[in-house]
Amino acid sequence: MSKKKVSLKDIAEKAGVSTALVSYVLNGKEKESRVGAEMAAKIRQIASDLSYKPNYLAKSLRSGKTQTIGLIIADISNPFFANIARIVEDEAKKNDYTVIIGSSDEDADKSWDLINVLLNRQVDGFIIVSSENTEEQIQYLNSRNVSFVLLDRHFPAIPTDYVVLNNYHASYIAGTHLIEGGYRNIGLIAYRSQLFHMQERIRGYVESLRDAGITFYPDWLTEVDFARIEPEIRAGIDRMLAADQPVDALIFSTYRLAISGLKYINELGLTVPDDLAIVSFGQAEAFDLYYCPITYLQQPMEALGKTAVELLISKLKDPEQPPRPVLMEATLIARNSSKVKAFVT
Amino acid sequence: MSKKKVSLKDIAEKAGVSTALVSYVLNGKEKESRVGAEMAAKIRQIASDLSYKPNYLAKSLRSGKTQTIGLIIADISNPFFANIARIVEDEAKKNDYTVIIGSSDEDADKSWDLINVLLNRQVDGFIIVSSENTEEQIQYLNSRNVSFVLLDRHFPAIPTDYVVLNNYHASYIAGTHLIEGGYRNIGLIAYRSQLFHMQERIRGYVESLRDAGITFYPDWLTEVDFARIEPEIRAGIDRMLAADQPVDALIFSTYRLAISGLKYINELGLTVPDDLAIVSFGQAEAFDLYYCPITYLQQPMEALGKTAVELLISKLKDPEQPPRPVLMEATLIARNSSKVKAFVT
DNA sequence: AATGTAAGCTTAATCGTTTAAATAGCAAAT
DNA sequence: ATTTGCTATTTAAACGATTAAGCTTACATT
Repeated sequence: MSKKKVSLKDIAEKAGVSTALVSYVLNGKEKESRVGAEMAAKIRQIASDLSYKPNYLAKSLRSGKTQTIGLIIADISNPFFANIARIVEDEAKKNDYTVIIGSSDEDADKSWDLINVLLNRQVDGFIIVSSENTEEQIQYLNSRNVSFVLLDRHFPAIPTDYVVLNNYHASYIAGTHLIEGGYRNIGLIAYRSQLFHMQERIRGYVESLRDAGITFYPDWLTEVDFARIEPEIRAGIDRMLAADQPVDALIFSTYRLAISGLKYINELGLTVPDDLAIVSFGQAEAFDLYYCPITYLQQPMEALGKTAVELLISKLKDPEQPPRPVLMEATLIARNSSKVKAFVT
Repeated sequence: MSKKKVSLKDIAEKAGVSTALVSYVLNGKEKESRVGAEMAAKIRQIASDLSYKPNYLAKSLRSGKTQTIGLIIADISNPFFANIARIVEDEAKKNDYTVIIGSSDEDADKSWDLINVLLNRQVDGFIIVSSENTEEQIQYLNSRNVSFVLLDRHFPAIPTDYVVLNNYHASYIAGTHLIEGGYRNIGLIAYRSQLFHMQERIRGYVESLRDAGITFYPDWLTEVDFARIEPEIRAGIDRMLAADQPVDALIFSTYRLAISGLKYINELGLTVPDDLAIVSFGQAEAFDLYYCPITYLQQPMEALGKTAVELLISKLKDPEQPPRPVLMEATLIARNSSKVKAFVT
């Protein structure tokens, strides 16, 4: 690739000393290793003349540390994860870590693959947005004493470090907000998933209804398969609207679902919020640009990403410390899509 | 990190042979190296029993190849780049390469940093979305014989491999499309940048006007600073609307600019396309969801990303081959935001 | 019996670092 | 004259792999 790589040896030869000395100097260990002042200066000079760049492979092989974090997310082309990835990247760089990102597509097999590839590449630790049915992967990492932090999702049965949203509460807030706006028949569109965060989003919604004394009709809940979003959302919305108690408001439990759902609602010629009020998880430019700005649950993205990196780095420094779980709160940003219901008089 | 790493040595000891033999077998070189059949089987068995995973650091140090590509983009949290990143990731994985992504924020210094960090980590090559004033970085890579492919943007003065859009033509198509729709006073919002792709977008627009016999008024062109998008777009749109020849149509030269611009157009209470027709580069969910779906220039994302990876890998195999430039065409997706002008009768 | 040769393994160098331990040189103390 | 104590530097092993070259056998050929 490059014409000639400059190594410690080249510097050592030019200075007429051993590579050890060069290593000491360039690592700022001249004091501890009692390197002569003028020799240190000479070495430094030569290093800069040759514009020496240390080979991280060799460093890492020797030290057992690569200063690399593996970040496993569902899909980098999803704005939510792209946002998180950027924050993680920046925070990692501040701490002299490099990030390798892998997209699992919510698929347990792909997730295994990624973990193995990254382990072979000797990443120091992981930040993982877990997919369904990946508990054994987490257990495996635990059993091998690999450091990792779960992000956005976690498994309540497995004690780990994690940084996630208080999904129950966020969903509860969304439901309550709509109820206070005068909506009574509120639907939820979620993923069909055993993942805890999704279950919590459903639970929060259901309990918000119950606490308001509203009977929950099963028709109001649509669970959509990851792989068949479009058709299942259409079917779900059709069903919700045709129910005995047709919905007058809809909560989308993720940004992707909201985008798909809104497209269909447009097609149907429904007006937001008069025909259907909307609240969604996640934030997106599309929400701002929609003819009726969408009310959404704002997640503390910066804090989520930063905290994940912090926890991981702290774990890498001291792998024996007990797992630290972190729960963060969402903020409801109220817009016109959920404005107080205009009753027909 | 892990309890105990399994190395070639461990397998060798367990099998009572040298590490060389193990290496030969596990790399499928048993034939060339005349390894005994039963011994090969035994070694393979032990390797799988211990679930041996090769250490890529050691491999790479020895071979001088890391099977790693550095991808430098402006910002992973920008959907355009996130999309590209995903395609590059997948295509690279197919070829047993891992990608390390870095965001330069369109900043030459950050770009230098990234290049150095990634070079130190011994990436085999780069795919780069160049920022302004980074010609010297490209020259540097060339002078060091580092393999790379430029993506989305290139420097016409420097012969390199690159994969970019035919920006001139795309912009020309956009202008022509509006003109054919009956719009005469067409504005363009672009970045204030010397980057060739941006200059080409401006040139295509200007020439589409000229070829249609329309006089171009400088007030119709707004160039916006990367760092001050919001205020400059607002000022620009104000100026365009207040010009002697107020614009009746607007071309946005990137997705980001379109999002910002549309927000302001909403604020102003203007109606698309009656008050202002719109065509934008890039694609986005927001464009579909807008009350009046936005006409856009669709870029061949898959082809762009895939080709970049292909060119790079081919270059890595044979670094001596001459640079291959690739130009791709955009497709105009016509929607309501640019529908044939309704003349007031 | 001497020689050739092929099969089956081992040895050892190498990639570029780090770092504990050894050594050399010299001055001061015994 | 020997020991002690410094300072300044070297030696060499180690990290985990790859691979050219060398070494034993056993067996076939002359």
